[in-house]
Amino acid sequence: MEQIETLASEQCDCRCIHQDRVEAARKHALPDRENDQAAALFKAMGDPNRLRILVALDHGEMCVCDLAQFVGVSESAVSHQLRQLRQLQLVTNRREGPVLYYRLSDHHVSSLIQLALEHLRED
Amino acid sequence: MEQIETLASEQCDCRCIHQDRVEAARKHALPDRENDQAAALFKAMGDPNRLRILVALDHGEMCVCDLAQFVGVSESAVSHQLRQLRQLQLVTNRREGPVLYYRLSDHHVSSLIQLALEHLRED
DNA sequence: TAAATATATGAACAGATGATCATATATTAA
DNA sequence: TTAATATATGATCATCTGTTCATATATTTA
Repeated sequence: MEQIETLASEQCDCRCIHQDRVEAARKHALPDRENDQAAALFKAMGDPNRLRILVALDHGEMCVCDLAQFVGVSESAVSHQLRQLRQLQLVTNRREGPVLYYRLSDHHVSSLIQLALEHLRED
Repeated sequence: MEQIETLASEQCDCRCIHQDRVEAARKHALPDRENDQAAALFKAMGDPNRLRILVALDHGEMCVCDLAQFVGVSESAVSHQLRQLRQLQLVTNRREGPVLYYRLSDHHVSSLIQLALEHLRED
């Protein structure tokens, strides 16, 4: 019978103190895909200018040009950021003639921002 | 009388469509400091391995060695990450002899993770 | 004290990120 | 169709990030 070892067990050099805790953590861990998606979401909200954009959109639709002036960077920079936010489904847009109006995709973004502020204001 | 212009108005080249929306956004915007702190919080949660650490700690205390094995990186890497998380008050530790047991600082971290998952699982 | 263990820290480096500039596309108006 | 406007995209580049390796510090045990 060939011996099949998981990468995890190979990595263990037995210096670890609480093997039981490691296994418990493995049991409760998010699937890699979900973990990485969640990380990508937080990461998207983790840039000061992108967060400014999201907070602004939380109060109403704005177009690229508006956002560029508000944030204080080029329209190109805003457009690049909005693409990221679009790909992660944090914002959507609606076209009205040549203008694209952006808004938040769902209520979770506001809630995440609110929670973060509560954390900051706590202590 | 000398003319004093704010940086914001200087930046405006009057291509912007909705001056009113920009001003409304300015009115509702977070103070820079708070915005940047919130962004730093999200950013800290925005790395896959740091998020794995936080999710793991959400289920109980673990030491550096445990976390290193769980995440699959060196203990040094984990220690560097924990320092970041400590500085942002996301985790704290408790010493028991030579071992430092890390845990989440408060309930907001769990809530943030939960909300993020809801967002992902929604559509 | 000396050795062993657990963690922290600093240097170094590959890879990622966010901005700008130049350019392309899309829509409207002339 | 042409010009003007609004946005998107690609290239480029300085800066930031996350990891490892080597080393330092702290605690316990011998």
